[in-house]
Amino acid sequence: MGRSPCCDKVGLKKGPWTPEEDQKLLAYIEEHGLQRCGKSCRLRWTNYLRPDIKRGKFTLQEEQTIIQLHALLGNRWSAIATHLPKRTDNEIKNYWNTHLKKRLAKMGIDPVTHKPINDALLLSDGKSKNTANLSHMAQWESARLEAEARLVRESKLLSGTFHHSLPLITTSTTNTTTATTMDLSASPTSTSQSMNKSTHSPPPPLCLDILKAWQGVWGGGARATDPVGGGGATGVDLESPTSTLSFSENLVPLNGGIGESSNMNSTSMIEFVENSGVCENNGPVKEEGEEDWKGFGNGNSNPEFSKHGIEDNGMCFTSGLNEHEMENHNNNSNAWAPESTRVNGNFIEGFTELLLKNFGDRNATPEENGSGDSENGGASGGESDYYEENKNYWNSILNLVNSSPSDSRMF
DNA sequence: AACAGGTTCAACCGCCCCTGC
DNA sequence: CGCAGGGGCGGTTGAACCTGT
Repeated sequence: MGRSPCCDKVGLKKGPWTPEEDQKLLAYIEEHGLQRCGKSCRLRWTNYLRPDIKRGKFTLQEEQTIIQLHALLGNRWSAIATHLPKRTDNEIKNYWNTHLKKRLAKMGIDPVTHKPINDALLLSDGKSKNTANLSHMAQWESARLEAEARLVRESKLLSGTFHHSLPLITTSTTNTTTATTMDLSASPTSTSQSMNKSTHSPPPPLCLDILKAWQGVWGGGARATDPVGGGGATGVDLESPTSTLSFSENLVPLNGGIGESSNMNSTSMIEFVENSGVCENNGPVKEEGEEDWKGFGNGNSNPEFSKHGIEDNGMCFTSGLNEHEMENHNNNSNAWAPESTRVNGNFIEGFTELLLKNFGDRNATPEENGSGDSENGGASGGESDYYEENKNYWNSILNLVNSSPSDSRMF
C-alpha cells in the first residue's frame, strides 16, 4: 500500500516534462513572477483554490461525521477527509481543533480518547487490561479503515463524481474493500505508514465497541431495514445495550429511562435516544455554539455543568443507580457482554447520547432546520426526521466497520 | 475609538514514505 | 540495492479578524 501518486487523476500527465511544458511553466513564472516553491503552490491549490472545495460553515452532518470518524481514526485527517467530500483535511483539522475539541472537552469527554475524562480512573482497577486489549483492537480496525478510506478515494478518482460520503463506502467499494481488509488482517505490519503513525499518536479509542454496541442497539430494529449492515456481517452480535446500565460516575445517564427501565432492549434504546430530545424545560434554544454543549457532559468533571443545573438544560437525569445496583440490573437483563464490552457499552451510550442530544438541540434551532416552531426543542416532525437521519448515519458508520470480513476474530 | 485578549484558519514545518533513477 | 527528490500528512505558527471592555 502506499499513497497514490498525485498524477493518477484522469487526464493528468505523468512522466518526464517535455520542452513545451517547460516553456509554458517558465513563461508563466516570468509573466506572473510567482515566487513560490512547488510545495507551497500545491498546498495553496489543494487546500484553497481547488474548485471542488466547499467553504463555509460545517453542517451538522459534517460535524457528526468528523467526530465519529475521529473516534475511529484519531488524528488521521486525510482519512477523515475522504468521508467529507469537498472538505480538505486541513480544514477539518482546523475545525476540530478550534471547535469540536473544545466542545467535547466541555462535555467532559476527552477529545483524544473520546472517553469521559475521569474514565481514566478505571485504569487503576482491573479494567485496565480490557481497555488495553480494546485499544489494540482499535489499532487494527483503525488501520483497516484507513485502507478503506484510501479505496474510497481511489474510487472517487475513478468515478470522477463525488457522492455523499459514507454511503459511497458501502456501495462502491465493497468488493475491493474486502480484499484489502483481508490483507490487513493477514498482516498487520503491512499497514506500514498508518501503523507507524499510529504508534506515536494516541491509540485509537474504544470506538469499535461503541459502534459494535450501536449495532446491537439498532441491530434489532434498524438492521432489518438496513440491507448492508443487516446481513449479519458482523461476527459477533452484541445482544443488548443494557450494558450501559453499569453507568458509574463516569457518565451521567441521560433523560430518564436508563436507570429506570428494567427492560432495556434494543427497541427501548432507540426510544431512549429519540426521547432524549423531547425533554421539557429545554428553555430558550441556544444559537449554535458552546452553550449548547454545556450540561451534556459529566458534571463531576466540569463544575460548569452543576452551575447551570442539568435539568435546566433540559436534561432529565435520573438519580441513577449505584454501581452495585447496576451490576445487578445488568445481570438481570439477559446476560450479555463481557466486562470490557460492558464498560465500553457505557461509553457508547453515554457519548453517543451526548452527541445525539446535543445535535438534537442544535437541530432544533431555526437556523439549523429552518423551522421556527421548534423553540422548545419539542418533538417536532423535523426532529423525528433528524433522528431517523442519525440512525441512518450510524448505520453507515457501522457498515464501514462491519464491511471487514475479518470481523474481527478479535471481537 | 482604542486596546487587550481570544479565536480562526491559511500557510508553513518537519517527518516519513514512495517513486524513479 | 541505495540514494535523492518529491509528495502526503499531522502538528504548529502567526497574521487577520472578532469580541469585550
